Amino acid sequence: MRVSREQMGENRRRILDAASRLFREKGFDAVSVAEVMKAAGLTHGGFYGHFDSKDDLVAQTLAHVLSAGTVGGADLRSYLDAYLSPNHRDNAADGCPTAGLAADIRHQTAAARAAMTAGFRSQIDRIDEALSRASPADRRRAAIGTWAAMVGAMILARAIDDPALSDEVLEQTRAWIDVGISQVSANE
Amino acid sequence: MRVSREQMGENRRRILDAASRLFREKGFDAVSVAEVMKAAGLTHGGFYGHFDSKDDLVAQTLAHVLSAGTVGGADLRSYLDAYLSPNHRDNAADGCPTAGLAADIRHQTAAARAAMTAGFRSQIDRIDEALSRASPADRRRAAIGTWAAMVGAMILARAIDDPALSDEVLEQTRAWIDVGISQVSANE
DNA sequence: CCTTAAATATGATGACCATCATCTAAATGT
DNA sequence: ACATTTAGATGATGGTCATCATATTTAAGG
Repeated sequence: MRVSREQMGENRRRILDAASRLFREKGFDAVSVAEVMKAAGLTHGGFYGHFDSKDDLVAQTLAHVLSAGTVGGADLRSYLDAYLSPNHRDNAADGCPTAGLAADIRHQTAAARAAMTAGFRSQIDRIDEALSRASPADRRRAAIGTWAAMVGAMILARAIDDPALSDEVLEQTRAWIDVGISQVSANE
Repeated sequence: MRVSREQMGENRRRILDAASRLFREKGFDAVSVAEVMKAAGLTHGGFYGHFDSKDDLVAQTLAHVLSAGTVGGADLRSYLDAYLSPNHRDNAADGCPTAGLAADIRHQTAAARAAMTAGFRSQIDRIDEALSRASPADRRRAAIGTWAAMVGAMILARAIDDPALSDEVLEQTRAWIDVGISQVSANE
């Protein structure tokens, strides 16, 4: 059945949102096109009216989800608390796409890798801005190191099969990042 | 055709080694049982004489590859240099199994998660020992934070589609870790 | 209204994969 | 030598998936 032009645009957004959640939760390969379309409330055959292929969906979903900024204001500390939290660890579908999908990107198309690279750049810039009290060279080093530790800790915490140890990874990494940031921001 | 008992043990080791390399290179799902057996020089049908299922292979491969220690002596600095290097980034098949597979573990069986948890514990202990000059509480925090940053940086460097930026992630993370370790080890 | 083109539904196709039943032949113990 | 055991080879099966051709429905334009 035909559908209005706005309806089609909304259907497209619903597909991207559903794909974004499913990919973060289960990974790119483990999610079928039919599953995405069902979650969007459509049937699988109509998919190819919106996207060229599943690879195209992957790339467009990444661009869509990575364009949404995550570091709110300049309050890096509270962002860190929310990021390295058990709640974030246990809700990958709603969580950071980098933590959920970065490792998978290596096996995806060039367009997907390009989208991830762009998302990485803006994330580093956002953390860099939040470190306003440090010198420029320190800021970039701290921004990259901090982001690497955040993503790594979340991936490890999700892989570990012991709640206490997993919690400890989150807490200790947060404390470790605090030490580094405090040192870099000492010259206020 | 039948094969001697030692030959069978070696075949089993060859399967595990081949699986270990292939899994690190392409991820668990993207590697078929037939592909592993072919890489081991066998045909795919014989696989089920050695393992119960592909899930069993995944768990046993993880236990096999994670039991091999990686931090040589107490020389943490040179381990860091080798780990956060372009060469390691570009050779995932021979590289750290945690960097290559940790993100995938979330979607695997309980046995696989348990193997990864055990590997994580011993890796933290090894880094902890290499930080001999710091106080016990500082050591554990530094070991976990350092390992999270190392794994996160490698995953990000492999996801990024720009060689210069990818190199920078490795270099800046190494410098950032250096700062943290120097501070913790200052009380010598 | 009435036509037409667009958007989605339906179902088919061909490929690939994990798993398993069965077969073959070599190695071990007598 | 011979019987028995067993590692590995071969081929089948059932399920799943991406992709696409065709049918159906209805919004837009006149």
